Amino acid sequence: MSKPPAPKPDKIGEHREFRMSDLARLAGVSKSTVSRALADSPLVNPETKARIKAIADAHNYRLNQAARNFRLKESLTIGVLIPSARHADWRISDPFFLELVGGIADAMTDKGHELLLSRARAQSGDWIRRFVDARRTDGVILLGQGLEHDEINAIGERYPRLVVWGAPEPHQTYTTVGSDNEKGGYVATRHLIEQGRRRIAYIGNTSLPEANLRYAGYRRALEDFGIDHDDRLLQVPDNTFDAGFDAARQLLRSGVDFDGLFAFSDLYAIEAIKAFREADIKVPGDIGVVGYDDLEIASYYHPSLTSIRQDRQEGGRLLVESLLGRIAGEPVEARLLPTPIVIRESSIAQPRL
Amino acid sequence: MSKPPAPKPDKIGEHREFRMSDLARLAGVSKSTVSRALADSPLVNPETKARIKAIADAHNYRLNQAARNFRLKESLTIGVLIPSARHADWRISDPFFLELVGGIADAMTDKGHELLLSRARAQSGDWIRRFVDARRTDGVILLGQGLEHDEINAIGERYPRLVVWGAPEPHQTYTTVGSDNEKGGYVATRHLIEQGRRRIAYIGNTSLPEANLRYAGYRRALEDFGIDHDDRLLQVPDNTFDAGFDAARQLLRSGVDFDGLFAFSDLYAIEAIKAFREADIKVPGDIGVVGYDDLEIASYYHPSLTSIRQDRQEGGRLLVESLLGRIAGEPVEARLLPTPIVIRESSIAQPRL
DNA sequence: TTACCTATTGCAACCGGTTGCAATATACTT
DNA sequence: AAGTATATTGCAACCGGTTGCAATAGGTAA
Repeated sequence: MSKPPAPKPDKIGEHREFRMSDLARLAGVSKSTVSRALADSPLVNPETKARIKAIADAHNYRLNQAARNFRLKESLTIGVLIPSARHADWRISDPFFLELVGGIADAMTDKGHELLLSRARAQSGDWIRRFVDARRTDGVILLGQGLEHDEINAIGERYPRLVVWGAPEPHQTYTTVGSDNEKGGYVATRHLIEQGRRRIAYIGNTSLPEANLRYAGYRRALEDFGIDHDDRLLQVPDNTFDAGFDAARQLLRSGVDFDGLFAFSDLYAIEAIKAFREADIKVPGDIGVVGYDDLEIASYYHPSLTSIRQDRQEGGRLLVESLLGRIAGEPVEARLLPTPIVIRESSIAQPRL
Repeated sequence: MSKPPAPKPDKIGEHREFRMSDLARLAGVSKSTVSRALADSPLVNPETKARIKAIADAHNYRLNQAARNFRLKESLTIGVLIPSARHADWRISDPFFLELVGGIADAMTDKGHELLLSRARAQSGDWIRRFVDARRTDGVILLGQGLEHDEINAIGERYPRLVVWGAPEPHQTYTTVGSDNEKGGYVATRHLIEQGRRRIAYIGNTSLPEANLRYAGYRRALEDFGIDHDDRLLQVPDNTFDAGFDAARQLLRSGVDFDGLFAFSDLYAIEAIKAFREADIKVPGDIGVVGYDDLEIASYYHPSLTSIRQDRQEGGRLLVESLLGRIAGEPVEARLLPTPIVIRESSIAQPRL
């Protein structure tokens, strides 16, 4: 007969676990009954149930989640993957994602799930695949479509428990949740136009779906107001540490004239404003700036930053709900946040005198 | 004879799992040998091992973590608890904690652990206790000592796998990691003094250990430079949404004269500066401000914010290492970050003319 | 040749819950 | 009173790995 794996001395004196079978013995019933009682099964006599629960409480019993998860093939845990947005892998991603994680965490708590957070060191589909295959979570929320849509699509094909924060894509095999980027871009640009700006630059990586949609909205607004588009006003930031800062400097260096800037994110906007300041360009005096995300911290920024709000609480809620829906068998969707587009009033981007 | 729980149709067509026993059958060996081979046990013949691994690869086998965790009573997962710093429970905590989570995540990845994130809705020891008792994680990192030290101490007493970000406390039963708050407070204050400030206010909740130590450093600096202390210059923020903002306004309203401000955190500093701006007080012209944390985003803030750096990468690394150490049986410690105190050069707090 | 040692592999128990089905007791029907 | 339906409870298999010990094969020493 084999012995248990090890006496488990557990160097830092941990008390012996109080198991369900102990509880059953104390209550004078079988494990089955205890299990059912704790799960509030209607099968067990109300009095028995109450007695068992009382004893469980008295002995501070907690069921062993690992055992439950194993048996039920369910972890009540959802993985959240944050790609490292920039090449410098030690650096925190855009604060927006961190704030979104907060929203997801709250939504998850409401649904009785835990949140397993994973950050990529190197961006790659392999990372996602590996995570998915480990089956430690009931599903995965991926924050951002940074990498190839095709790659995510391939994963979504064989692993349906995947929801992505981002923009709709043709033939997507995964559900997306995100703001209405095209409309957001439109509203942002229109705002600048209404403030009297006519030469409006855009900073954003148009090869990313979200940035591209915002750019499309930007183009549409220009068109609607009969403003000619100038290719030189599009600045695609490279993937460096100071991407927004560098992009703004390049715009300035290029010599192209502009009096407005729509930035892909508040982070870019804030970095760009720093570049403008260093070049002695006044914001909003010389250049009106509109960002995207409405970061918490941005509300304290000066000059206060006009922005397109992406509601993190609502976004988190929708991500979690969509994922649980997918797990329950609902079809793939492309969801847009109900009312994500709001322009905060601010002193920025006032019409020039 | 009982049947397996359910045919498990799994609404969204999931492929049948490929188990270790399948792999064993394919390789013509027993489960034991496969298990040992995959774990690189020296017990198995190198050729057998190689063959098994090849077959595992070919079939894309991943072992069932839930089963492993259950058997080994080990989850390779560490819980990170973020108390909601402010009363408004839907609101994200201080960005510093989120950035610290990033550092922890990186350190954890290096150590082969996953990160289970949990946010408090309501702050209470019960929340921590419940989390700890669920035994879903191998240990817990608590970010912040917000609640009573005694309460955490009681938990640390019976659950040693606990490490806390914060300040040393007398008779602590848990390991702490944090910056050298006293020294940080000293250096921050000295910096203001060296810039010619003499009436320096402090915003911070001195009933919290960290804030209190920074205050102690502040007092020591004043003393060292022979500056009289004035109780009215200490402003304890209440626990509201705009705590730093409100605190600064109260300072202004109180009519007490001051030309410098040392804020407990960059967040407070930024909020305070907003209050100053609204009152038409120039920073750094009229009031020099120094914050704490050196938030990423603060480096783009204008006027750029002098701050005491708390290294998030190093902090995360130390937290994770300390926790793994505790799990391995090392004693309780109070660790300070090796070189956390740096003052960023900035244009703020220049001596007044 | 026989005893003994080493290298490698397999057997089967075990981790702690959950649940299908059988068993028993009680209540209700005719 | 016999038969049937209902309410409770227990039995035992099962989830998919890990590991102590037994078993076997091949090699070496005496």
